[in-house]
Amino acid sequence: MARPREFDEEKALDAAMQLFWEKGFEATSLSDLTSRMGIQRPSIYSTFGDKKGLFEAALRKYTSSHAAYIRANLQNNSSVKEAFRAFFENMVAREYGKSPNWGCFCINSLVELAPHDEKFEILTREHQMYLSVIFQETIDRGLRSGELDTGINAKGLAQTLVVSLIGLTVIMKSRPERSFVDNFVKEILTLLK
Amino acid sequence: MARPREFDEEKALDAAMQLFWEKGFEATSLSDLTSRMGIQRPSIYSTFGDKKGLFEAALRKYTSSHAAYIRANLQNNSSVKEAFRAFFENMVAREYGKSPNWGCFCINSLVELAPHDEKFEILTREHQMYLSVIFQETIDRGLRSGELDTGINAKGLAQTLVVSLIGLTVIMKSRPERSFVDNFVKEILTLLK
DNA sequence: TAAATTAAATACCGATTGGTATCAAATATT
DNA sequence: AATATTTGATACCAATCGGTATTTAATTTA
Repeated sequence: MARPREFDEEKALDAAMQLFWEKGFEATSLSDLTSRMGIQRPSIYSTFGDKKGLFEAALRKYTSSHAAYIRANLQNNSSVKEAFRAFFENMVAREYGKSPNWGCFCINSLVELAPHDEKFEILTREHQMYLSVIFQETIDRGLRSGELDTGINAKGLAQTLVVSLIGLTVIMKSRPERSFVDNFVKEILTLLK
Repeated sequence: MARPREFDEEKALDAAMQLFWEKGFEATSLSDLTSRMGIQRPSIYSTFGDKKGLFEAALRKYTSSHAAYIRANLQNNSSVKEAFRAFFENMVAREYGKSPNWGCFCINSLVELAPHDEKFEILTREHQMYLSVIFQETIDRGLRSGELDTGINAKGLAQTLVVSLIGLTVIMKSRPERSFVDNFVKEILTLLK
């Protein structure tokens, strides 16, 4: 060891994450990054490799905290139906009307990079799979407690809710009329009945 | 009038559309465009204004043909339930497993540009609204014929199906396991019952 | 205190970016 | 045939791109 770091690596990564989240990979330049991260260009390269390495680190940080947030959110409620209702309605309450609405960093990255870069195809796919596992855990809890009908296919329903969440997240980026999201959430929740 | 065009404007625009569809706005360079369109750089600028003008023309061409395709597809079947079932299943049959899967040009543009450019926020939002009108027409047909239950909220269900289509289109770009899309389509179609 | 090691800052690299000025070729009008 | 007009092709522009070489500053170890 010799001279110690003067910048906080986690704080710098957070700043990069925010910027990539807002602008995507291609539209974000190294100059954007250095000014927002508050560090010099060579510090980025020595710490994160290259631009894509920094992007990957930022996306991994996002997905892990995103998954933890969702899991905690769903465990917050003893009723499973109520937990999903609150989850979707809180998400709409939090995101609807935002201008600009940056959406979900992982979905943005999926759309921009998955067809061109297998690493990000896999990374983003696995996040969706992980979310479906979190959803399935919650549905299984409802099956065990007897709250949900035993005829329900837990895995299938969990996957359905993940795809629904993606649709909801994406359409909100276009700031649609309110009925669009309200109707959707209402219809989707009937699948739990 | 003087010297006539040597290139076919529609063919050139088709080539640009394909390229923007695959790579998005930022990642597509003028050099990419000239080589794929088969015309010189000044021809692009004199015909379409600038890069963003060309992108907009390409996107408008896509959305109008996309909407026409979907409308024709749904009118193809006398049974409304069967029409939606065939529509979603054909889409999966057509798109699942494609590698790379470029998804939907309009959704890609929504995700990349809507938060940064109001013109594209509006353009992409209005396409989703237009799709919901096409879906609603079809649902109304089912209500009139008595095939669908009168308790159905046609507009709400149509909007739900549009958001579902978005979710399905996006997740297929990450090439998920087959059950993901099959379960989703199956669950969504129960909303018509 | 001297040597070794690592970080930070400046300055720079060739390549590519979106966009144009210029000019010759081709057609319509007179 | 002469003129006006628009096309297409070449060459070019400043600005920015992602990425590095080099030097100076700071710290640990010996």
